[in-house]
Amino acid sequence: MRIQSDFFRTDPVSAARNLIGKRIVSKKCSGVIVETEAYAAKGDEAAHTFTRPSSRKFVSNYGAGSSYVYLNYGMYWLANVLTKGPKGNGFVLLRALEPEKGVDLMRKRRNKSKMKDLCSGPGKLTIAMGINGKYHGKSFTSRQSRFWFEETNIETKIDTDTRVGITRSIDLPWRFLKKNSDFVSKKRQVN
DNA sequence: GTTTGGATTACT
DNA sequence: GTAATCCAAACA
Repeated sequence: MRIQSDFFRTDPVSAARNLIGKRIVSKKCSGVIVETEAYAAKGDEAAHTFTRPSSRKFVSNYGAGSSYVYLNYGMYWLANVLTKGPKGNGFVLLRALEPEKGVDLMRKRRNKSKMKDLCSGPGKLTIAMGINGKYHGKSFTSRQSRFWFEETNIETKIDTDTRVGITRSIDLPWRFLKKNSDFVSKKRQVN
């Protein structure tokens, strides 16, 4: 069952938590989402919307379920999903996947062999899945999407943690991890 | 026109 | 520990 844009008509924290255990799929590859982070469009000093007018413009011009892809540290594409809801708008950063389909292609793209090295970080999973800046602004939830999300029957217990790699709003518990997953970016959990 | 600061990764 | 490498935003 494909996930529709209604799924992202909510605040980013709810969407980030709900996306754990779901599947991201392309024509050739798929993986179970085991790590996400939420970034709020208002009141979150770590979000792009806090410092970038272009990001605030993106939020007002695009709909729930749109991709927000940007180049970080001049090297790595990071993929987010835009969420918009009555409790607030924001982004869900995709941080790690457990590879399922297309593992050989992921290995080739990543130039790594171990399953754990393929999608265990936000910059890694975009390389493995083939997501780059050309996908910025495209929809994850329309019929012709190159990348989309699917429901699963996977049992998902979730750990909560503070977000990784930021310098502001560091105490918000907005990092979500599939409990006991070996495929997350960094082991670390407060809960 | 120049400077600054990153939602990271791989390698030593 | 730190080099790699680009860009939006801020400043001059």
